[in-house]
Amino acid sequence: MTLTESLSLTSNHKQDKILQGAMQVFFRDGYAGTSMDRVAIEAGVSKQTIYSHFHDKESLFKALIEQITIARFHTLFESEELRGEPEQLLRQLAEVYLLKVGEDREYLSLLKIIIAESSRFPEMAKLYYQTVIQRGRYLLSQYFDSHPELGIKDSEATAHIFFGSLVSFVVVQEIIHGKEIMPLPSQNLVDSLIHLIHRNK
Amino acid sequence: MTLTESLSLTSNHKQDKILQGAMQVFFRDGYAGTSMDRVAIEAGVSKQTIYSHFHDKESLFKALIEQITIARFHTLFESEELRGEPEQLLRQLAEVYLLKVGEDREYLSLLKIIIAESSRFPEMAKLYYQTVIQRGRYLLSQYFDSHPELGIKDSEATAHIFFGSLVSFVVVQEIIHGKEIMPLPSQNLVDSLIHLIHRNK
DNA sequence: GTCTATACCGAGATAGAC
DNA sequence: GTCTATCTCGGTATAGAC
Repeated sequence: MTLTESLSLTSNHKQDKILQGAMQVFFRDGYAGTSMDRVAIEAGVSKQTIYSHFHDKESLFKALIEQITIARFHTLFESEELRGEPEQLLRQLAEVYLLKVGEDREYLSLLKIIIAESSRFPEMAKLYYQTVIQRGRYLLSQYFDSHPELGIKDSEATAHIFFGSLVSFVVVQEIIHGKEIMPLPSQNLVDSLIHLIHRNK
Repeated sequence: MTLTESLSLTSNHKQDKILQGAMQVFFRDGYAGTSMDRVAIEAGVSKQTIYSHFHDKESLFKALIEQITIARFHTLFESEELRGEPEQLLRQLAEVYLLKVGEDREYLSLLKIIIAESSRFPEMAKLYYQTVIQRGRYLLSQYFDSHPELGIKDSEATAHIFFGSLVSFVVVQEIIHGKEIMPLPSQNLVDSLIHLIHRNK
């Protein structure tokens, strides 16, 4: 669920417009590079309207990041455990991630700003870690544990390798502009990843 | 080689002081969050001295990132190909990376700011990609190709998995503050990585 | 709550003495 | 080349009318 979808479920119209505008500007220009004037223009409200909803720039930023993180990933908390045959499930998991996330500018921008502002806003980084990374890794490690035929010794570490490879691929290709220099086909990564984990088939 | 070490080999004293100060401030506060006044204070020179060496803030930033990237990683260009028995060499490669990089604030800050400023300075991201990522991946893929007994189908993709797992681990632990919430022992990652790649021993 | 107008400060960049 | 002093603009945040 994107922020827009999440907001349209609520009723506070002006506050939603502010958060929408704030997302555009913060994600484009970073925290320090964002001015409240631009947020006001982007959101289509006056600057004072922002300050009547949020105490200051910092509060606005924190509220925005929290809302996006939770809106997009609270489903992870409620998701069932993973099921299905390993080769097929792992392949689908990797492909969906690379396709969906690699083209999702909102997700990529969130990831980028979490890293960029991890010193100024360590709580935001920790929230992201607990809501997305830790939970995702745990779900996959549970799956590995329930499939001993894969011969995986350390399911948590292997789950990190799985997601870490995917995330770093997307970061390199889409954020560090690797794609524009020498695109590495994502299918090759998926095949090699499945091959490594599912070797003894 | 750190920036300090690299600078001490040259002779231009004031310019070195400026770059040293700029590194401290840019790495701490990001590009937009950095003021030229603070750089001047940190470097121990006046602001006008900075402007006599660098045309503007952007030029200073680009010069700094280029210098660090090239100073630290030009050795990669000249390095021999990797040699040694797979299990031992891969383990050593992973352990050295995790130990050296994980505790190297200058490297971590560089990685962070490359990602953070990848939209504003795509050329810097591309330089990093070509100087560090592409070259590192190529060296390891060469090694894989020279060891067919490992049974690796796609050496480039597997090299990405190897380094991608290590980099994402360091990013999550050290930058996203994962270490402070639930430290995942790096030895577990190394063992699982070697285990996956070197299964058919 | 929402707007226009404004206070006040710190930003990047420059002038001019030495 | 290097410094101190300064210009000008855009930043966050607030005052006060409606």
